Amino acid sequence: MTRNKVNYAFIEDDSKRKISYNKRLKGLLKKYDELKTLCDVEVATVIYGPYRNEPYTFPNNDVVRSTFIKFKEFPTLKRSKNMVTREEFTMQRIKKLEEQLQKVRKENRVKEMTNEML
Amino acid sequence: MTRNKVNYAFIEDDSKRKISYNKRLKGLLKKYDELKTLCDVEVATVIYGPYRNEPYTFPNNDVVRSTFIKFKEFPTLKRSKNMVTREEFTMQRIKKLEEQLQKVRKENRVKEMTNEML
DNA sequence: CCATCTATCTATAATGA
DNA sequence: TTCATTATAGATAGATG
Repeated sequence: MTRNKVNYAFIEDDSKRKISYNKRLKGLLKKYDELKTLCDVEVATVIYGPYRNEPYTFPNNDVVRSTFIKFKEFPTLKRSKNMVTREEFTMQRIKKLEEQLQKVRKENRVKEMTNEML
Repeated sequence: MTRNKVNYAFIEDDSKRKISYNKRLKGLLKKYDELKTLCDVEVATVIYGPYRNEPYTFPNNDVVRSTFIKFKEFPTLKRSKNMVTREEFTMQRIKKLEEQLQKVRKENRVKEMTNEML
């Protein structure tokens, strides 16, 4: 997301992808830490990256384990459906926003080109 | 992180905290989706926020469940220690960087004030 | 409350060492 | 390859509707 616009697709180039992965993982962990600090939420994350067999955990293994045990012990099913729905809703919203953004950008590019031609 | 500098401490004001939480949660999910798309990593997250009893899951309940089963089935212990260490290392690094940044900013402020006085 | 805007801060792709 | 720098895209606090 900088210098050049990011094309949101799999990064084919191995070294570029690895660099991006490491930077973004760091960024993600920072965001997590911020959310935890600012809003006092409990978070557990497991990331299976392409460069190690072991997953990467946040904030650490023990919290992940206990959080997951807690997660598992919930009654489930109806709640489960709600969560998936909410997640899908959010992702759809994000996707829609990105599409709108790209559209606006494209329009602006066309405008600029047209102006240059006049 | 904008308009005003963010003080990285618990946000006391309830409504501000809630607004911030919602915005940042959305941002975090977007970052996840990007990482998944750009680098093809498997991610599972559970967030216990302050506004619902049920945890918020990403990308969805089923993936979280299966990821955690996979996570649990690992041999553990020695690997566990490494992960915590790596996580702590990363967070320390981030903290150090933030401190450096704040220091530089403070220095700049002092410089500006001194210049104004001359 | 929720959506939109925008000024500003932050994250990060590309580059250089 | 990893570390630091820099220029730009992206995220977001506060304001407004």
